[in-house]
Amino acid sequence: MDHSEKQAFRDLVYQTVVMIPPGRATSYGAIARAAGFPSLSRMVGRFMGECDGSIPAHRVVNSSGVLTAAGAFGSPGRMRELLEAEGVEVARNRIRNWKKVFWDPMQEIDV
DNA sequence: ACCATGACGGTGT
DNA sequence: GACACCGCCATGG
Repeated sequence: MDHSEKQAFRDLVYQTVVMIPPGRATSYGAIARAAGFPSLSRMVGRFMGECDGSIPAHRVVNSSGVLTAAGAFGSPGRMRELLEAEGVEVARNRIRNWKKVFWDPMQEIDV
């Protein structure tokens, strides 16, 4: 994977994240798959860590609905606040009704 | 080149 | 759902 290819992947990732509707959330893996690189879920997480807050990174969690990035939003509990402010319920660091809240990029991309 | 480290994921128990 | 394992792959020491 060369530089331009990686840049293209990053762009697709960001484009996908800004599409996530408020009150919904998706996973690192789902984003990687939608971008065409199913094995790069870890990279999606890395990109989120590098992003500037202009994108709704709090709507990205792991495949089980756990807020694995909770410690990366400045104050502990910040990610949870952002989600609950949109109506997403969080219990023990995990999104409740994950299957309902989950938003699959693949169902929105192709169109 | 070797090794450890993750905002990860799938499978089995 | 919780836990343990193993596979994955870019990064940094």
